[in-house]
Amino acid sequence: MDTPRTVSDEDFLRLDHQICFSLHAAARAFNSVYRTALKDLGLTYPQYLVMLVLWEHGELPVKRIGEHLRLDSGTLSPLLKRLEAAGYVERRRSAEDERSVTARPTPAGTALRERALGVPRRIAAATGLPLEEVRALRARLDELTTALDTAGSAALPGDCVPDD
Amino acid sequence: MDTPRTVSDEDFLRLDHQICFSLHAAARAFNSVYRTALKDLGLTYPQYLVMLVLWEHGELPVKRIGEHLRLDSGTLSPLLKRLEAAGYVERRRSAEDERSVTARPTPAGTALRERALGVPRRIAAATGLPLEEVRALRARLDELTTALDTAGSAALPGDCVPDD
DNA sequence: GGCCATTTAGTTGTGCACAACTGAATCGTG
DNA sequence: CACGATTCAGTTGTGCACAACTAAATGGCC
Repeated sequence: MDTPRTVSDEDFLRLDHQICFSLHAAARAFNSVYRTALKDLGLTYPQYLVMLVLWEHGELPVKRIGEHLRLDSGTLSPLLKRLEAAGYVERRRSAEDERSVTARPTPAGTALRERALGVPRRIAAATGLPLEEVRALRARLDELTTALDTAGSAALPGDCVPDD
Repeated sequence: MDTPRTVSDEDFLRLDHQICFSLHAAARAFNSVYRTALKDLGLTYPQYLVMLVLWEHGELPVKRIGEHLRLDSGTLSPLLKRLEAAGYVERRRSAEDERSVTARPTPAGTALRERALGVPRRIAAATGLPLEEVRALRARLDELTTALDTAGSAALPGDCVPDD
């Protein structure tokens, strides 16, 4: 097969350690900063993401929330129950389609939005990066996610190097 | 009302949704690709990271592994037990310091390394990015992690806005 | 030596992520 | 209409991440 350049598997194993780990570590570091920023609101970071979606769309079926966040019911069902127990979200079976359950913010959930307005600014400050760079990084990460998703759904050709 | 220069909290709330979420999604997408790539080896992604560290260093106390991966004993203790149960790792109390427990690959664990050599190449192919870009992205992520870590330990100034 | 703070693994409890499954509702096709 | 396939939420089980804690060993200090 074509070895584009002679990068040994040994080198790859070391490099790999750095790439994947960097992403892993960055995600956890972000999570940690959000944890402290959201503690006052009584939200975890994934719960905050769900609230962002609901604040924007008002009322959504679980399925739609999952599409926005790329999460399935196995993750969302218990999460939404906790948000309901906290009084921030209402759930009910849809009348038109009894299979579907819709979630929407309660008045308390809507009020929470006001207190959440300051959070993004604090996070942005914590990154120490100008907005432009953050935006560029986001674009790069989205490309990466798309590539990984398609590669994953394409059953991982394995030794097919991406020039085809 | 608001000019492009003064970014409103509303805008931030939307932008934030994209930035933090992009990182979150990218990390999960990576995790998913690793999951399939590592299934044959019987390793999860975090277990693979631990094995990478042990392959490189031979024998390490739990504490040192945690420093390499930024993980604490609450995460590593059960993970190492599972690696031990799988036969890839040996653990034993240090003779010099009875508090410390060291872990090292068993012969089976060392042999596993050969089968793991192909993994990074498959992951790199799945990203669809040239090595240079991956390297640049890694550097950017490491900067970000460092910034987030220091901001976190500095108790989050909160209202210290970068500028605008 | 005796005492106390620190270090180190480990445990417990909570929450997220995901695979695999269940069960009910719905849809499509004959 | 009937019936099989599909869709949807939920449950179960496994594993990771992390906070808060325990328990044992160590080291410093008087």
